[in-house]
Amino acid sequence: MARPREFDEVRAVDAAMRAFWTAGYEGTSTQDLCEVTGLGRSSIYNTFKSKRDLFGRALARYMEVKNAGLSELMESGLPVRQKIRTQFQRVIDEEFERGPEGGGCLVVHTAVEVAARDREVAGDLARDYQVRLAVIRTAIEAGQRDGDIARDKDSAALAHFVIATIAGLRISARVTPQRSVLESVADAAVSAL
Amino acid sequence: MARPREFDEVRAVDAAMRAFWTAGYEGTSTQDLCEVTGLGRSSIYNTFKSKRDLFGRALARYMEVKNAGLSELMESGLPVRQKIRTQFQRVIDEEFERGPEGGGCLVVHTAVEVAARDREVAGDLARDYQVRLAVIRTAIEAGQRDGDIARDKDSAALAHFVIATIAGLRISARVTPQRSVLESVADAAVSAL
DNA sequence: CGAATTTTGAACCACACAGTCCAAAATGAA
DNA sequence: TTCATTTTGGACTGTGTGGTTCAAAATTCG
Repeated sequence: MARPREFDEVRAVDAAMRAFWTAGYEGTSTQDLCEVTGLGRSSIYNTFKSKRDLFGRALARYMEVKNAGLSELMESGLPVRQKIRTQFQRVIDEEFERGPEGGGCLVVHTAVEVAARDREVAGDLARDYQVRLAVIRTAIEAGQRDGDIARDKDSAALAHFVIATIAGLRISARVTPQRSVLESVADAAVSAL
Repeated sequence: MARPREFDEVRAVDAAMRAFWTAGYEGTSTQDLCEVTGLGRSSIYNTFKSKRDLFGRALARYMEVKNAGLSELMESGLPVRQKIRTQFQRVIDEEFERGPEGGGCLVVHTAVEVAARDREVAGDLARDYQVRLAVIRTAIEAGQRDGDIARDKDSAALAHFVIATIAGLRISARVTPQRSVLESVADAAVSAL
């Protein structure tokens, strides 16, 4: 055998994820990646093929973590409307966690910055969208069976609407940093279910 | 006097606007700007202080044009719900005009790419948001007087909701390029008014 | 220990970037 | 025609980028 790694690959991806999260793909230099991971360039390029490759791993991890949280909520015992309102609230809280520099969503950032020029990333985003759609749609259909949501409504359309609202909240938060405004938007959206 | 300009400053800003529109601030190089405007570097740096300055001009022009269209629609004689549904439709159509590479919105792109690091731009976006808010809110209040929208609803909250929905449509369009999906989202949103 | 193997850090590379400079061309006024 | 003034194109600069190379250090196994 030979010399073992001095670092944990998962932790490195995690650190890279946070960097891309706050600065986007282009906004994060390889130097930045070295600093946040604490690794040297060689270690990074030995472990990951390229910046692009590391970004892919970081994006996948981001989606994994976020969707785990979403699924956990959507499969909870709460009434549907409350599930969805809670998800909206999580988004709002996350956007305001740190200052206007902080928040943001890697998926949204990637959708506007990278997706148009990179088919593979676009495919990843599309697949991730479908995952979120299915999870939310299932919860909505359960709600329809419970009588919380009208049965004649199209569950898929409502799920798309919920996803679009989340994105809308995130963009609005970048421009209008007032919690109360976003909460009123969330309330209005829930009333459309 | 001396040699006159060979180009029209407004046309140059317009060309720059289109470039930033499709590629964003960082994604548009000064070389790109030379090509789309047809000007040399000297002419650009003589007329505008910097890339950043030209971007500011381009962004302002974008807002001006877009808000003119919005105002015209909101001040038309249509019923409110139809005004808003039409605006949603315009956004959807615009996003699908060219391929997934094409569409996009300079304001959204700017909000996620540069607003977090540039206070002045963030201020411009915030001001623009207020303009759109006022225009939409006024239309909603007119609708309330006409009895098209319940009078006990908060017109400002609904206007914020409309703006967030537009942003949500735009982000969704980047990821899920199916017109029918976005149109169902638009319908769902209108039903919340 | 010593050989095989891997990681690591630092120097290095070519390139693209935003921005500057300057001489030549173009123009209008005198 | 000449002079003052401005525009224009192209060469240039310094910096930061993503990525490569390579020798030295570190480790495990025989």
